[in-house]
Amino acid sequence: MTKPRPPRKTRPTIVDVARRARVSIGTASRVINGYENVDADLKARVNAAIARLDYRPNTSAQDMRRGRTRLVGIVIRDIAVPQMAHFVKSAQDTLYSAGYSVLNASSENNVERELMLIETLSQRRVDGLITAVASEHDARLRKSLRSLGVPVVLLDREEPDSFDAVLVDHRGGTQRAVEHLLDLGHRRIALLTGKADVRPAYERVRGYEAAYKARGLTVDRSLISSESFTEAFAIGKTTALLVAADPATAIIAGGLAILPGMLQAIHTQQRRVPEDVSIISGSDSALAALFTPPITSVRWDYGEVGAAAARLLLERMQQKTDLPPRRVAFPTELVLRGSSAPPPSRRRS
Amino acid sequence: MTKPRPPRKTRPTIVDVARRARVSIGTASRVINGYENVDADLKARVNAAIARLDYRPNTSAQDMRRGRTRLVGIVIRDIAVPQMAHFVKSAQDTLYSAGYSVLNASSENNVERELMLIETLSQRRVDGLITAVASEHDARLRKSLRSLGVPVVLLDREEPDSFDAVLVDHRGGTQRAVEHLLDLGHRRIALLTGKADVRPAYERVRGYEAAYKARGLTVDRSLISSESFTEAFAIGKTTALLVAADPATAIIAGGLAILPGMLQAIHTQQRRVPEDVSIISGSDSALAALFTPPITSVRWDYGEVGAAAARLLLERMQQKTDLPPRRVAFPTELVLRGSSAPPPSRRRS
DNA sequence: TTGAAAGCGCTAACAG
DNA sequence: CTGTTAGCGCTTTCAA
Repeated sequence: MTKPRPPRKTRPTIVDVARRARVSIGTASRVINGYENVDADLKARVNAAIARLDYRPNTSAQDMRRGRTRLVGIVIRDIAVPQMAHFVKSAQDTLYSAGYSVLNASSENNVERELMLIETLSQRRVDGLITAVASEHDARLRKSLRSLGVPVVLLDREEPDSFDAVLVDHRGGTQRAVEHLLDLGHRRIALLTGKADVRPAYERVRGYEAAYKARGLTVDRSLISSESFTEAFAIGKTTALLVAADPATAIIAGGLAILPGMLQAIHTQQRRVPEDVSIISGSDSALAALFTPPITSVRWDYGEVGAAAARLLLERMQQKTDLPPRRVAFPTELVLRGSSAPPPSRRRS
Repeated sequence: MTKPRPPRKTRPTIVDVARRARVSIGTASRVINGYENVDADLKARVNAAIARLDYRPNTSAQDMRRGRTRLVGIVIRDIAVPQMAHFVKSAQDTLYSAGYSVLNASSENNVERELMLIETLSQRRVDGLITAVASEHDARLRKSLRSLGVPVVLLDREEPDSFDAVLVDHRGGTQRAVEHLLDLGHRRIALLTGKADVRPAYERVRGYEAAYKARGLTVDRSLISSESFTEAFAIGKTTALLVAADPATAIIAGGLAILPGMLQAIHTQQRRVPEDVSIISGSDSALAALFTPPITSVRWDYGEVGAAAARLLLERMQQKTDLPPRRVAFPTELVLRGSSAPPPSRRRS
């Protein structure tokens, strides 16, 4: 015989609050938004009503009225890559602190998919976007970003049209890595990285070439594989490099997912690091640091990069300054660890 | 002398589309939403207008009218933990395919912060939430989730009140791990895991105890540290265990961030795995698989768990069935690798 | 099949 | 200081 109280189907609105507090909705709105010029008594009544009803303003409605959403999109290749997750987390925290919520999605390095994601974000009227576009050269992508009509910050991408960007010095890092290997006596140094339509890939290639030039040596382009950032590619290519007639004596993992694939292939082929082959990772990670032997790596601070991207975006969103695009560069450092040593030939001598 | 065309301040609305197509906004709306009963000519005109204006429906407005947002929140401890990122990615993909967007945030295992995040999600009127609550016993958290008024799916958490949940069999996995170590001859097996207010922690403790019981041995509770999931804790505790008068001969890493910390401490203390100390990880990862030696681990499929959580949520959101809460359980398997071996004492004998 | 019009929940003038 | 009201952009009756 319990009296079935009618289930609250819809959540309370500002009208409910106003009615309960016996004030106009205007007054209720003022209290909700913390205006000062409200009579103490009325304010108290409104607050009581809010508490009683467990009222929460409907952001969609506020957004519509105010013409902004305080929503930011983050679109990257794959959030499951630890370093990416790091970046996202840091950017997210910064944005949350500023009152923004974050919508994120993985583009899988697929232009079509990324276009769809941007389309969705566009419909959701995000106030800004942080993205590592899948390709720097895709006209549709560029147009899509432009037509968003909101600030965009690129992660490690160059754009002729120029949005703001945060850029990591992969070139310098790779150059130092290669010079280090050359100095150890390596002459067959392979570089595995992604397709050249994206900055981290082509910058690593440039760094590689710069190192050879700096040492007065000529590059053997056949040792550079600028093809893909996937683990599968890393496994296949590494295997090929190891079993070749003239095997590579050192390999550089030029991408986040390259290292795991490379290590797996080396393990399968039963090669020892660094006795049989030296290794340098183009990005640091827990895996690189804790592996046995620890892996010499190009390092930078993902968290800082994420926070910087978020700050750039916040500044654009807040002051609608039509300043020229800004780019924040992040240096890299080569952390020497046990995975890089003289090549086998040198050892014998 | 360029004629300064007035910059398009606001994006085109359905009114612009209707006007340009010379139809009513009702008709425009019907075309946009793919209704069949629209004259072919009008439909063509509307579509032309849409293309011309680069129109995209404003989701906020649609949401408000329809009373739903197609927004889902995902709140977990820390998206930067690789396994968590995996989970999120998989859940995200499933939700996107169903037309939902995902808002995610890291709670840092902090109840206050999580309450704030839920508050934000509540204001944004998410249609559902997936979360690994920071504590199962916190009344405010429970109330907060309940008052959201939308379906909630818990990740590896039990709730008396009962939401839907996806649950990993940490207990069974840990039990098998401990039995494996006992069978190898270990008698000083330490378990490092989080505080007992969260399922993965207390289930691991139960699994540990079950193993001892199964082997007819009594548990030394001083070897169980159910305190924290942080890396810092792992480093400190592992160090203590290694330098103790009666050191542990095996340690189980009962948490995602525990393993990295543990390995670091072992490295610092210059112990060898498994010669000086055996190790088992309570969750598999690239680090565990590629470490030298590879680390014996409790394994399950994060991707499947994420997809399952998303599916549970989708079902609840779509059919508003008042079915009893469902729980989807995921088995774990113990992957034997090189980090677990007989204890030093046994070796000498 | 189409158009007109009433809101969804909220903010921001504008009067008073 | 407070109440009234006109929309924000869209969907969905309700008539025609």
